[in-house]
Amino acid sequence: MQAQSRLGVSGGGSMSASEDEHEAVVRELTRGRQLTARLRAEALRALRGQGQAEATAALILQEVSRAFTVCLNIMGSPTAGAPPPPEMPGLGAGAAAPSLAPPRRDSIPREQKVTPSPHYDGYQWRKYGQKRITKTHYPRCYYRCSFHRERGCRATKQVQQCGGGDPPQYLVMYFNDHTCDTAAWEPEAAAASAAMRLDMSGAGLLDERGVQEEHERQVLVSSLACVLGAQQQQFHHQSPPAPDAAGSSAAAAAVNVAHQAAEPPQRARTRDAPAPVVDAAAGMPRLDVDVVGLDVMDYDDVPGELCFGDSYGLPGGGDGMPF
DNA sequence: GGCATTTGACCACC
DNA sequence: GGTGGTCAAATGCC
Repeated sequence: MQAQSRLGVSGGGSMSASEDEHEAVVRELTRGRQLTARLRAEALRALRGQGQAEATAALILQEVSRAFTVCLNIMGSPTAGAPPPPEMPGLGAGAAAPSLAPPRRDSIPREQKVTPSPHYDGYQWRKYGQKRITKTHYPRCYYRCSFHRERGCRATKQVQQCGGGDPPQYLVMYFNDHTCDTAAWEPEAAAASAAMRLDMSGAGLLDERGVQEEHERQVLVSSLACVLGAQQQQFHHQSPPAPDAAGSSAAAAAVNVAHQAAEPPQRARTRDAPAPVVDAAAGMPRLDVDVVGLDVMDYDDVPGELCFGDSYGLPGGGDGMPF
């Protein structure tokens, strides 16, 4: 029961593939709307009293939420008009999972998502196995961080195609945290970092859920920062900003926070994990990457618009990253 | 030759 | 015993 609700699997295995995909899409849309609501709350709290930035964030996020609701209506979801469901405990960016077997005790993903570009997440992975999973159409691929040996990084991920659509959707599940994610990595630093995390957990400062909530909060802030950053860029193109413009400073601050929170470490380019695209003109990374479940796309061609649609196979997106 | 991927085997969990 | 996760030898690519 717990496994079914946690992984979003219907009982009995009698559901057809198309129904399963439909359910997965509805679930993703519902979660998108739910995350948007949370992002809106965070944004309004962070930008309280900051005039134009606050109004802009509220307007954009309201439109995003409305778009999710419209899509849910189109999909015929019974929950389209209902408020978002409460968050599943112990799960990050939730998504449908095609696996029908109950999960093992030690196989609880710290995060999972559905994306058409499962490899482009800013980290460098090395495949170490592939397995056919019973009652599923597609095999599951197992990846671990390329720095597993070199730095003892325990991060792993599993990728499984969960829909044969165009583009195909992949369920990506992440396990363990990266301990290699410092630009100038040193074993002592990693050990100290791990020790500090243990310390904080032991002292009750950051329990597991607290860490996750903080992580999700950073994701929300980074998404907001990307939106505001794009808005700010567009604003700059149209008219030079006033030096004391509250919106500009708020956006800049948010962008700074986001870059600290969301920017992946610099790594060597590989086939699986290309280096982050950098907009030379702006001197800032162009985030084609869906950062932990929220897709924020390249705004250059559609300034001021949100491009959440791509990861969900909706019109208006396209990251051009073939699998 | 070095590195990443593939794939069958092994092992642990349920 | 069935299933899923990992290991490690074999293979392929650059």
